[in-house]
Amino acid sequence: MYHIAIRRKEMVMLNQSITHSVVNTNAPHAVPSAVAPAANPFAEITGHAGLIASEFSYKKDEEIYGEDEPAEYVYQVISGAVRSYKLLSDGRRQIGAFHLPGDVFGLEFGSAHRLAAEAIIDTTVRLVKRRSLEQAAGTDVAVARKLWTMTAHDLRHAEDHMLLLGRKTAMERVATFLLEMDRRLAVAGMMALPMCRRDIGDYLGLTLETVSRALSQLQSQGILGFSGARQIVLRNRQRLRSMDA
Amino acid sequence: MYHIAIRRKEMVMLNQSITHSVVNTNAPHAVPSAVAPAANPFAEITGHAGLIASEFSYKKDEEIYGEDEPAEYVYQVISGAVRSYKLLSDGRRQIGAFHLPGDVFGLEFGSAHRLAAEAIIDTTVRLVKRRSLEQAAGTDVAVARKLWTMTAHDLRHAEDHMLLLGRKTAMERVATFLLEMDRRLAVAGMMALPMCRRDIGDYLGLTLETVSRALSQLQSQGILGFSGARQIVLRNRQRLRSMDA
DNA sequence: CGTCGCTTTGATCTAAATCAAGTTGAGTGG
DNA sequence: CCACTCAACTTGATTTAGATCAAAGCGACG
Repeated sequence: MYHIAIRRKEMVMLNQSITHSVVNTNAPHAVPSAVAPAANPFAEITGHAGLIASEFSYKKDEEIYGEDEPAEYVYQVISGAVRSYKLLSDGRRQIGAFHLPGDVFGLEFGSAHRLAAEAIIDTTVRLVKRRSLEQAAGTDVAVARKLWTMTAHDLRHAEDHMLLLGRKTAMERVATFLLEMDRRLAVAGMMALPMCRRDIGDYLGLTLETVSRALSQLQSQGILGFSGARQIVLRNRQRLRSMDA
Repeated sequence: MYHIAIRRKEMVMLNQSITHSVVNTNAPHAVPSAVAPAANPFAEITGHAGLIASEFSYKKDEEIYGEDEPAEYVYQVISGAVRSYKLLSDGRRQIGAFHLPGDVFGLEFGSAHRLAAEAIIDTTVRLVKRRSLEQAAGTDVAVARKLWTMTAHDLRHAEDHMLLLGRKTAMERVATFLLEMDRRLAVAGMMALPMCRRDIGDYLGLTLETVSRALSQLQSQGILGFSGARQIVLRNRQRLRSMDA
């Protein structure tokens, strides 16, 4: 399983090296470095330590790295969306987090990735070598602190998500999800979900049918509206919050 | 809710300051500092930074700190056991972790505790001021790295636990729990669980009845034996591992 | 404009929750 | 030292939230 995953990844990387060009930081893209440092962890780190960042693109559903694969890089989403997940041997999947533009993912303390990562849609990432980050952290306390910050942020999310997965009802989970996505990707009061119903279900510990039914019910209650299955506008955040347990 | 929690804690602390003595590190107690530094995070940190550590004791079911309470201290279990948990407004509880002798808990990146903590049984902890740790991390990269390590360790556990809560069956959850406790607290092939069935249920996202039924079934299959409800001996770890999904 | 993957909706099933007694055993007081 | 008590635990009966199975819609794309 482990070795197969590695081999598959190497082939993918090879293929990509041919079909995509690797370019320097600050290409004309989303999340420009003009953004305040506090909001852009990579800029903050590279600014401090002068690290080299590259860009890379993945097609929809393409694996970025596998579970237990050596963690060679740390990534930041420039555009697109990524899912991080674990699998059981029979294929059951738990998505631990969705990564949206600006988010850093793939940062590990140990030598291997604890979750696999895949592009949900066509996605471009910025990446830096883990080793160079570690090195910078060894001399620069600000970098070391930033690494801790990022891991602590992931831990906070995981702690909230354990409560959701262990104790919330289906409707409460969906309400929590909608409020999270609203906060993270709403533009002009509307959100364009990059992920399908199955991804949402695997994030919330539900089936895709249960997610669909909950969304339909919220629509019939006038709490949200659709323009196409993945374009959602929240019409009553307050009522949604009251359903979030 | 927030203010009530704080006030309650202050009263508890006050009460304890009177009834328990606060002493220096290296009192004649469990987890001696003779242990290798790598296995004793506190010794490692205090050794580097010369921090002051104190001891403190809590009675069974006593609150150590509340959710959202300012995180003034970081703790290490000397003896006893602690549960960290979140509550929903209607009382549903998700235990995120059990802390056993040697474990560090209560370390936060932000200013407040994300989970509450209670002693499961009479418990003694070692504690250091968070502020002094932060200060040490600001000048000593080794301390900064250690803080990151500890948070990363908690994150790894939370990631594994999300998979359990989102996707494992009741029997798989109980099998995972038994193997975790076997690894962490088995002595002479036997484990003495400090927590009740309800705690186990709230850790695994199950009811206490479901936990009890799973344990009974494992006993009837000869995979484990009881001497009293909380003394368990695993008779067939291999079969248990095969049930862990 | 046809196709195929995604989504919705309906019918049925089931794992685990809930409700409900008993049973056990650790700790207490006589 | 024994018996009493009460919380913890086990076990059984029933219910139910969500899963599973099944079949239409729909909508984006070639």
